[in-house]
Amino acid sequence: MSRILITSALPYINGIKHLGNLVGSQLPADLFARFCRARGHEVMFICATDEHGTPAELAAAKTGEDVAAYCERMHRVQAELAHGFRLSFDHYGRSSSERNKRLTQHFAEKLAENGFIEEVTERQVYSRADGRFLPDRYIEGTCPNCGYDRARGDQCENCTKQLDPTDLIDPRSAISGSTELEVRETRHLYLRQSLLKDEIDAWIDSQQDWPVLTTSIAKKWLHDGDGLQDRGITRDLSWGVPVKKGDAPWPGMEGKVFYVWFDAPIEYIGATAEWADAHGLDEAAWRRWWRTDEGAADVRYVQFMGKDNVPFHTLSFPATLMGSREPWKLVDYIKSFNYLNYDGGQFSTSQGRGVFMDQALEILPADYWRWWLLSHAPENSDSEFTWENFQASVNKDLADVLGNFVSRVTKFGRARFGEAVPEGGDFGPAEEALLAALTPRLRAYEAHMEAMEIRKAAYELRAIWAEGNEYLQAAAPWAVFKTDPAGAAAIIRLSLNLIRLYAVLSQPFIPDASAAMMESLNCDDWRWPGALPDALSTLPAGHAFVVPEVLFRKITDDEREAWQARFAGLRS
RNA sequence: GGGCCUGUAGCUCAAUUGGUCAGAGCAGAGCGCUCAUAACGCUUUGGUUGGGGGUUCGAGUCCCUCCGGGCCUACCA
Repeated sequence: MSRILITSALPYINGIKHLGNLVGSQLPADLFARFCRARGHEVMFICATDEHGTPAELAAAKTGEDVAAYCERMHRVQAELAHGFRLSFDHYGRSSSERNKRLTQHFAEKLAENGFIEEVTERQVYSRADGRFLPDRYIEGTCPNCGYDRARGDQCENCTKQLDPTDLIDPRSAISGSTELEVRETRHLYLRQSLLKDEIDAWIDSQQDWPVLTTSIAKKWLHDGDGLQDRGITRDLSWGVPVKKGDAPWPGMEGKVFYVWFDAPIEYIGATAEWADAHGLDEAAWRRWWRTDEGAADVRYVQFMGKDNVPFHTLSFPATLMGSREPWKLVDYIKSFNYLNYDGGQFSTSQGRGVFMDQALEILPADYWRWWLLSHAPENSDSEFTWENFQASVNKDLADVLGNFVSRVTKFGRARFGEAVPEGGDFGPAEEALLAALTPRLRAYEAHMEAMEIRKAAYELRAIWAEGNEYLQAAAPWAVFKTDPAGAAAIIRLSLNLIRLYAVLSQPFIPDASAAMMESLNCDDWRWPGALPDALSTLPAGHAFVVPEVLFRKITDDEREAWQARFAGLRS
């Protein structure tokens, strides 16, 4: 047994996430966490809402709420949806927590003590009408290059030219449209990542078998151009972690907050501390996960995220931890994902294109989504959601292969022997063939799960389900029963045990269906299988069971067409 | 512009990382079964591995080039 720390990239507080966001971090992290727990490891699975920054302030302003109230409300919404998808976080924290404030200020103090903070005076655009400094992309104007009149201050979307906000002709605030803009001087803290470039580079080089996606992005940032650039870690906003040097004021930084990308990853630690607080535990309880001098030396730390998050997790956050010169636990493995597209295009929050987490749960149970998303996870390249594929996969895999197997076994058993595991009979060649086929598949499934090869694991699991149907066909208890009832009893006894095995193995992918299978078997033995003959004799003769409700009803063509139309765009 | 990823049967994806593997699932076709959610099982039809060139005894697997798809490029998070 080992100790495994798992974090999922933090979903931003601004609105409900779509299926692409879900499959890019939280869902695969949950799969891995569930698998590790099932194998008997001690797991700490952490996630949180990322609550600071300009978009949160603007979203709150739009609904007329105070930003703190808005975040609290949206945190609840997201936590509820996470629960709906059965995401098994040990703690779902908030980056606005007191814990995170203190940790963020602590890291800033340590970084400053060690010479990794520099104060820089820069010039930024200030909007008098909005009463705030504007990030580059919140300034719009006419592109000096192509004349496009809605170019953003960081880049023109029309001609893709990189811009500086002061390049724009007739610049205006993208928030209010106001043209009362002026350039003001403001002072900010920079994280001197460049000083840690070689250290980070060596650390990346020392990692084994990271996905190409992860290392190539990190290497690009480390070696491109002048190498790793220093990065501003403060902003002129009111909503965020106040800039302080530990507990002490930071002269010249009054009224400023840390940049969300500085405090968000620190919330991985903060949320673990929040977990301890929520359970009435002491400091040591969370520090043993994060401080290598206090017990975390033997922890394996795995992060899950979409590719857009990779630079921050391979560079900035490690720089923060390393620069503190304190023994904080660094990540051991980064599992990164490409994007999931929606039916020929991208998911779009603004256009309401694609399926969002709340809508998904309205129309189908979580297991349907979990299975499709995980078995089609965008591991090697961007992948695409289509309703045809979704309907076909889910109906075939879940309803026909798995659900129907449970159905045919329990119904036949009940009809011939009553609702108890039947006794008698001997095993023969069909059973030997089943075990011979199942054992290597089980080991392959375990290996793929350990390696976080998600699609491969899903296909192996499906093959394991299919073995049940092949076995039934070969053993044919309905035929055997006519001449040898005891022989048929043995087949059904084994098949009922097979259902239990499937419940255990499938639980990381489809937890609700697994629970339903176990409940119908009147069983609570979730032990992961060792030797199959043992695992398949867990339910003894005489053990009561019931025929469960249909595990997975099929998606009809009418439903598919209706959903296709409903989610094509313009969310109501 | 620069960098990275990707293009394998109608669809979704595999190929121990140059060596009998060009494969699986779905879809299609045929047969079988009747316990079951018109479900299941068996057999089977599909590919000059995007095009072209090269290295090699041998290339989806390496190199060059062309074509297509995607991502990143540091003040959105």
